[in-house]
Amino acid sequence: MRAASELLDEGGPDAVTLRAVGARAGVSRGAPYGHFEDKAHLLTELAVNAWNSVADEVERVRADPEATAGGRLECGLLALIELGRRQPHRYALMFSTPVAGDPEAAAAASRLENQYLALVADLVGEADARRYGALLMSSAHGIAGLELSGHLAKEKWEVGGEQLVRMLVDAIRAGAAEKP
Amino acid sequence: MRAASELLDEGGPDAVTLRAVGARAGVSRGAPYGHFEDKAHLLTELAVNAWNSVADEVERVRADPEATAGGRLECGLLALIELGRRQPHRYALMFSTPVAGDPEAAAAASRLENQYLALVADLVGEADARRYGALLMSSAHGIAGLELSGHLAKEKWEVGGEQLVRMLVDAIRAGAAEKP
DNA sequence: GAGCTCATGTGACACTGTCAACTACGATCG
DNA sequence: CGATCGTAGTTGACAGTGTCACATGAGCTC
Repeated sequence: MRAASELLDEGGPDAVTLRAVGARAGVSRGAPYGHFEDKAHLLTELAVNAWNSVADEVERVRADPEATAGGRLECGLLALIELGRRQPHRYALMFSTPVAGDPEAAAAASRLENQYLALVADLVGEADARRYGALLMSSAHGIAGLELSGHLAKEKWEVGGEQLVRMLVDAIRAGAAEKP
Repeated sequence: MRAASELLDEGGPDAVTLRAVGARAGVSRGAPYGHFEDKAHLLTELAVNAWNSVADEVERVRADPEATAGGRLECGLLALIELGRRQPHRYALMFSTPVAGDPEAAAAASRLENQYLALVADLVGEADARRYGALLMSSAHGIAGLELSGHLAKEKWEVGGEQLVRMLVDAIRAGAAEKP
């Protein structure tokens, strides 16, 4: 498992061959089949792992009493983007396999989604939390994805991920405050 | 080329095997090597094709004199998301290979980006166009990506892609109008 | 020690991208 | 007209890949 994780970070999903996993773990190529039904299941487990690690990070952010609601939300979103920067392959894996049909993956993803939901509700109230939560998650995922594929060059757009997240949170706060 | 495109839509990038491409085109497996240096180059050409088709669509949207600036922007963003819905594999290909090192892909992507830039400038002015353009493209890409991987279930978030795009454009317009 | 269980090793199968060698055909020139 | 050339296509081979049926072996209980 640790072997597969290392290989993923080094060379991407294609580098996670069963032979390489076995070699890294000190066993031979067919050995992983005792622990994983399938290569897909192995990768899914890595994805679940990634989902949980982000959820842990956001949970930590959420417990910080010093920060404002807006600050916590920013940090939570940046946690996702940071994972995309530091472990791009691992990040890509989270969204590569459709979540449908993988109850484990669905549960892990749902855990993070609920963290974001709570974070957003602190800022805009329960009533609008779902709509704004969906918007923020989408945008954060988009920022991470565009950075990852190189389409967010700073010399072209004059902004980086951090500023985009700040713009987003500011806009959400302004939009929500205007209503009532 | 058409053969590869059909295979991509039917079964994803993994279904685009050189044998299948050849068979679909009525030739044998090695024939594509006369036209493409590499399988990666073949897929890149499909990606460039996709970028251009979205750019064409947005160009058409941009020329519509009936719609408001906000409406045109909405339609332009939805064009990208619609491609993600109708041809998910083709969409994924656009962002799968890093744009660096592929001048053709970079040029095609840049063409679409400039379309969006103009569309945004019509709404918020030249000065802020780049920042807001980056934000909108990121968000649209994120919406498409989350829909594609099944993480944007309507029963959970109570919104779909269309509403998210509308919320975004509204927020941008409000944010830009507040400043001066 | 006999017998059982379970993780692991091994050989085989079908498949992939890739390339070098070979063939077939149409255009171009003397 | 025939010879030449270049291009597109075919074919066989090679190194990898995921996958599985089967063999192996260590470690345990009676």
